[in-house]
Amino acid sequence: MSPPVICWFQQDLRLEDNRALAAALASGRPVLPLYILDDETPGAWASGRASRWWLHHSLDALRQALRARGSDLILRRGPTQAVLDSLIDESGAGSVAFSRRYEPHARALETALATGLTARGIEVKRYAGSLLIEPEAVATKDGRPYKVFTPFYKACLEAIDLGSAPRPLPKELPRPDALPAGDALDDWGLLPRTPDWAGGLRETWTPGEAGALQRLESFLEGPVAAYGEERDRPDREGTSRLSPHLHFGELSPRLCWQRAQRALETNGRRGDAGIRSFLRELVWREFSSHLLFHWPELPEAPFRPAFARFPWAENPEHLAAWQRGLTGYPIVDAGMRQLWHTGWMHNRVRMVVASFLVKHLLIPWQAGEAWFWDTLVDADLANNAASWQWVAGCGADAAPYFRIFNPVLQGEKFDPQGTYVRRWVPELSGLPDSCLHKPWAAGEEVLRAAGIALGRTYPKPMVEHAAARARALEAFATIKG
DNA sequence: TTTTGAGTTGTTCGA
DNA sequence: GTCGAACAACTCAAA
Repeated sequence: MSPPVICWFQQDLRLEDNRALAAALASGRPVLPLYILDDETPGAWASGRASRWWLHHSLDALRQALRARGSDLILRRGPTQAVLDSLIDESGAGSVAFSRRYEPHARALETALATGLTARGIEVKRYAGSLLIEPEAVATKDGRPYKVFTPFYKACLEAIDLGSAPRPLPKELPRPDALPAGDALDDWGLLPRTPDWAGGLRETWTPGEAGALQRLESFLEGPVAAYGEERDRPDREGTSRLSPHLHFGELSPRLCWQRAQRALETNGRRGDAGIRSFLRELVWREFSSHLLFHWPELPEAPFRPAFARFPWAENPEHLAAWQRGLTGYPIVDAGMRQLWHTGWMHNRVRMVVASFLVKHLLIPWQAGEAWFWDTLVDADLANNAASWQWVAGCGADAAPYFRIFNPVLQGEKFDPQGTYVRRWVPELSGLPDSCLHKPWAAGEEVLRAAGIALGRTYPKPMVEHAAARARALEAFATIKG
């Protein structure tokens, strides 16, 4: 029998539009689908707890999809290099195919693997699959990577080449008579046990390729038409909620782009603007990876060097209040609690809570980045780092330093009936709309009627907005010039 | 090399 | 209540 091909899955947990898998199949040899849980190779940002919950279910879904096609997913744990070496020894595999990644540690690992495997005569095939545009494929006229979104976006529109439509998968995937054994998924301990805090995640999400495709279809059939405005409303279901699916590669951005383009063609003019803003958001995802690829220190160090001397104020108590949703600002607290409960936060609210942490509290953006990394099901090194730096003002094409979100105005503007706050901060639900976003401004009578004792049933604001704003502007002034 | 126009998402103040 | 301007330069990308 001809030597098998290892199809090594990483952040491409799908069967559709997976070039690495397609190439493995096209070789005509038996395919060994493999996933490696590597908590040992140093230098990686180890997955957060919410990500591990998602990973468990996504792997389960992928395994079932493979079984439905007569194959299976081999699960192995350990340092990637060692795991691949031993599987090759056991199976006599002659080739490894995988989708490339763009994080610094993953790139270093890929390079080392390619060297080692090639040296022992194993063919290594690396494919694109997580981005629309490879980071090397667009550059300024000077040949440098982009630092500003709009020109990057225009260049992407020019450069995106979707290629030919992927071939449909065969009903049966070729496999050796006996697939090498692997671990039991349940033994990996990816799910929280004591306590099991994942109830809200289970209610909210369907990890896996089928769930991802369903989410894309229902989004394109409805909400996308009004996406331009509705995407800013945390009280509505106006966003795609595709971020975790895209992060884990349950859905290829190419398929997303194609389906959205198709909707653009078939809808006539209805919803055009909405679809275009959605496409633009997909390019923001590309931009983050572009930045991380060319500036590997993005997750740790400010993109704009002047920020290295910014006078941050470390304060564990303030950080804890922010993490728990006990800042005394309803829109901030609602967001932090939505995050804790569902592993996700609406994008508008992410900006508000991030601005609050960095500008009102002067806590380093890296602390917020770390919290999001642990709690978000869509935690993505590139998006997380680029976005935190953007809010903090030290990123590429960042928000100007004097743009300090007013949490009351943001709440009143984007959650005008208070639906979002009432859902996530139920102890405030009895307040009238007029003071829901600023309970401290309610009269004693109103507070009593709503069953609220400020400082006891809900905190007083931990900082006063105007004073915090002034302090932030002063801090930013110190690093000018 | 120099110049020029432009740059995701806001807030506050004063008329 | 509404509107326009100020906020502060700075850096990027392209000509």
